[in-house]
Amino acid sequence: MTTATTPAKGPATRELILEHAYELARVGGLEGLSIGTLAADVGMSKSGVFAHFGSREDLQLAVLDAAARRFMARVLVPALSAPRGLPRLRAIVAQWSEWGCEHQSGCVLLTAAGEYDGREGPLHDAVVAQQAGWRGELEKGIGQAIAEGHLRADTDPAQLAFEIYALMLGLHHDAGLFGFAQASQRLSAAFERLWRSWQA
Amino acid sequence: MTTATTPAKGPATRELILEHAYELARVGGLEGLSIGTLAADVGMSKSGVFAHFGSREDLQLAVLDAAARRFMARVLVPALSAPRGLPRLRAIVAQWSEWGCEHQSGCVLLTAAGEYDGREGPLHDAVVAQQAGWRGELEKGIGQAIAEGHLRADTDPAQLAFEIYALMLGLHHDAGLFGFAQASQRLSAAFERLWRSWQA
DNA sequence: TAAAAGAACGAACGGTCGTGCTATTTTGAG
DNA sequence: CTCAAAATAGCACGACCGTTCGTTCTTTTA
Repeated sequence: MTTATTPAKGPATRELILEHAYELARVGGLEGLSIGTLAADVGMSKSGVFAHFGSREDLQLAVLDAAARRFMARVLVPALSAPRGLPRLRAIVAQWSEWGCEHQSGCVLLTAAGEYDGREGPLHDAVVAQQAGWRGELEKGIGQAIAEGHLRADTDPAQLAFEIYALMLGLHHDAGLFGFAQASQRLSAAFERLWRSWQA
Repeated sequence: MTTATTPAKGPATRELILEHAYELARVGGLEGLSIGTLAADVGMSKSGVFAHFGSREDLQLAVLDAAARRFMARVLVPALSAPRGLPRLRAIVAQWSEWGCEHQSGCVLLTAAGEYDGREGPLHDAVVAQQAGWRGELEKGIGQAIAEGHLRADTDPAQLAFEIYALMLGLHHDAGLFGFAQASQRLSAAFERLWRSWQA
């Protein structure tokens, strides 16, 4: 081969590191993520891990990005196969709830929102951008449900998105403290009431 | 006086330290609270601060307890002057929302819930106990509102408490990321809808 | 096959962490 | 004013932090 350009091993181990880092960050948050612990978890030297990211902050940003990509792939993409409008909106919520179940209240994105909402810097900006993006997707889905006539015409997408998001926060909060089963049950009851009160 | 026992200075400075620690924990969380930084903030030596609490963990527990006491004094106590039933419930929510405003999304109790919901140990237990206690107060208020005939008789106190709590989580979340003004507006809109759908 | 590039390692740096010890200062009671 | 006790300071420790650097080993390229 003249210019085969074999896949290169670097990016592969970088991805492996990110996978471990993601799991560690789920428990201890991005702020609790340390390079030494991560290296031990992957089975590499500290410097070997460090070399893949120029700094700890870049590592955290990479983990945040990985988490966001996972979330979108796990929640939004599957829901897109549901017919647009309320069915898709309910699918989003269902997938989102399952995501919460799988993660047993240890969601990197949510934890990060709490960790960086008061400070400033690249991580804060990244978190805000991620959250705003997801909120936008939510509002888009709501808008479609309004257009399809599934929700009342005077529905405020931003308002409903806020309430949906709040319920999911409630799920994560209660699941972490009092157990997932109870929280999940209350979540679905709340959603049924929510849909009914906005339905056309 | 035979046994005057002058107030002693120790507890006073301990309280002073706790006050500073509380402010620091609001920004960086209980996990981000370090004795060195705290000592510098108070204007004491590390060991001087350390002596008031046997360990860092005890310091964190003390801060958590102080936060809980502040919360109760700021939110629950003022609301108790409102007539029992729905008015008192609404007063609780109003005070709680003001508490959120004053703290600009930096609430020690909420941050702690996120920090320790996955782990175990004394701090986890303390957080769970605190959260369960407050949830209980909330349910008690709801129960009274039902008894007074202000809320529908088939209202599930735990369910409504969950939804109220979720909305407050939404407030803190959005206030921290997108600004308090917007979040507060959405919160009150959500509450109006919530009361209406449970009202007798 | 020789040279260049990539990837991981190991050791070390300056700092900060929590936590013990021992002085020293401050305080309040007799 | 005295003196014991309480309160604080000072210092040192081991551990871990993120980061840098030089080296080694493997892989690709010329």
